[in-house]
Amino acid sequence: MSDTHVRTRIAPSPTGVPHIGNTRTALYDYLLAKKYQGEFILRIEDTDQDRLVPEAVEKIYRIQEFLMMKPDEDPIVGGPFGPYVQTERLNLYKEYAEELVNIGAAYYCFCSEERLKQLHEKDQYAKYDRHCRHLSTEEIRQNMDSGAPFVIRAKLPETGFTTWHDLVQGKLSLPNAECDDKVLMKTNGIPTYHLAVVVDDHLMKISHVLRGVEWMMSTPIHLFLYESLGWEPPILAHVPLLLGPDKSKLSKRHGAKSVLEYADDGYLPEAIDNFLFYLGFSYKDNSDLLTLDEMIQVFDEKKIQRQNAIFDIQKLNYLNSQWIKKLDSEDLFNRLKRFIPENWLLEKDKLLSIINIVKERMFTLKDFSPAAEYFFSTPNIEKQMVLEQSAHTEEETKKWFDSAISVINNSHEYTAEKLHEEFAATQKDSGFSPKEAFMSLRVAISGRPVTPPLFDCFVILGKEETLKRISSVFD
RNA sequence: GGUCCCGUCGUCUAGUGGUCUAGGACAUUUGGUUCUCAUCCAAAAGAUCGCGGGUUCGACUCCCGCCGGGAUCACCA
Repeated sequence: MSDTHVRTRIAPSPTGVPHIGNTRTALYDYLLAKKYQGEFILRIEDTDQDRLVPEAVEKIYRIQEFLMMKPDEDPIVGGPFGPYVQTERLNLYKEYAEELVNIGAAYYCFCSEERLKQLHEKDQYAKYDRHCRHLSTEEIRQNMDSGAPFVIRAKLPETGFTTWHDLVQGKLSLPNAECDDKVLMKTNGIPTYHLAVVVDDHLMKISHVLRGVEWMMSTPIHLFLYESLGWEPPILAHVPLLLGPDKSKLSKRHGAKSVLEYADDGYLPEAIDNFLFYLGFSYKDNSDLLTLDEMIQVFDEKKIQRQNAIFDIQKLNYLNSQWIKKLDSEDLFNRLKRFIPENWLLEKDKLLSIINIVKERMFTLKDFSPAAEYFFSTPNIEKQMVLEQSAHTEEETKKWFDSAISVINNSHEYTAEKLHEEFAATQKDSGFSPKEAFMSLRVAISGRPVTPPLFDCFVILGKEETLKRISSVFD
């Protein structure tokens, strides 16, 4: 394998936005190419013009960009084997389809949709009955002359087995009799997937085809085409599926999201890449934070799992929280921009300090805003809540607050460390336990019982604002 | 239904005949640190290795059967 130049591709069809399962396959394609200093290619398979979704192509690009897995060749950047959009390669497919007919590996079929439908009504699992497989040249000519619409079908062997070594699945052997004489070229002159992939993968010099297991059963068709055309087939690897929590195939039904939606939910591309990597692959204890480059180093296509993996959001959450902690505050600041109110951005220094103390409490980027709110707007503080925390009478609590105010006023150095020291001393003589003393103040400045360490909050709020909030409780 | 793939803690997995009374991670629970939460540290609980037969001195590891799950059977990809 080391002597063949590695080129992998993803070939999404723009009939929808690829969901996270498809994206994992893309990750493995990317890693495989990069591991061998090869190219990673993106080809748009838009041969199904009826189901085309206009927005899909744009989103496919955005997913790859977001995950930092930009293709080396694609419709936008181009490349030596373009075009990279199948509907722009129609003449190519036509040429090979005709060649296949000429060499007897494919045939014209004039069966009406009506007839095919009847076949299926009789038996939902019926294969094409090969009605047109043995049409005489005369019959074909007649049909052609009458202008009858036709398709081109593959003339698959009716007996024997197709065997190949699958990089993930191992040795695979499928009976040819199970295969249908699949349509290669549709009536509208557009090829089906089966013809288009084979032609494109060959012309684009794809060395490894890594794709979902849903393609496994139709691989004999593809291999038959390679052989008929006298082409060397690529190395095949069928990677397992991603399952929903109920162990059924991940689909829109269980809210299978696209990567773009996870991005909107505040997940980091690093975390998503990392998560996808561990779903079906194992490295150390499956919890190391790995960059894409590190993944390339440790990735081994032969160790891809064969069993389906269940999508577990808790693992994603863990990885995301770890990545958030790992990023420096400036970096986090930039990523947080789209998740916070615009006016917060005006106070960048303040925001950076808040990020510093809030980041270890976040699972997603979305968690920041609610946790930082009270630094930017005066919270609504109920006296009752403060008293609940202080566990003392209003009078006693007010007295404690007064001494807190004087500690702050008399403090020469308004830092968290210094404040902590001074407050600890004052608290000892106050008759309040540390918890009562600090919790009551916490509620007083934030309106909530859970915040980062009190004195860090004091410092970020600033002396003036802190005093204002504390004294306003008993006004 | 035919064909093919898969089957180790809830989840991701390690494990290729004896080192496995099955290891790690996430999640869960508990304890420690602490002004709360989180972090961090420590610990606990959690898997009759899908089931049943073989082969073998010995099987999670090999073979067979069964069961369960999945994929596929379009002029969709």
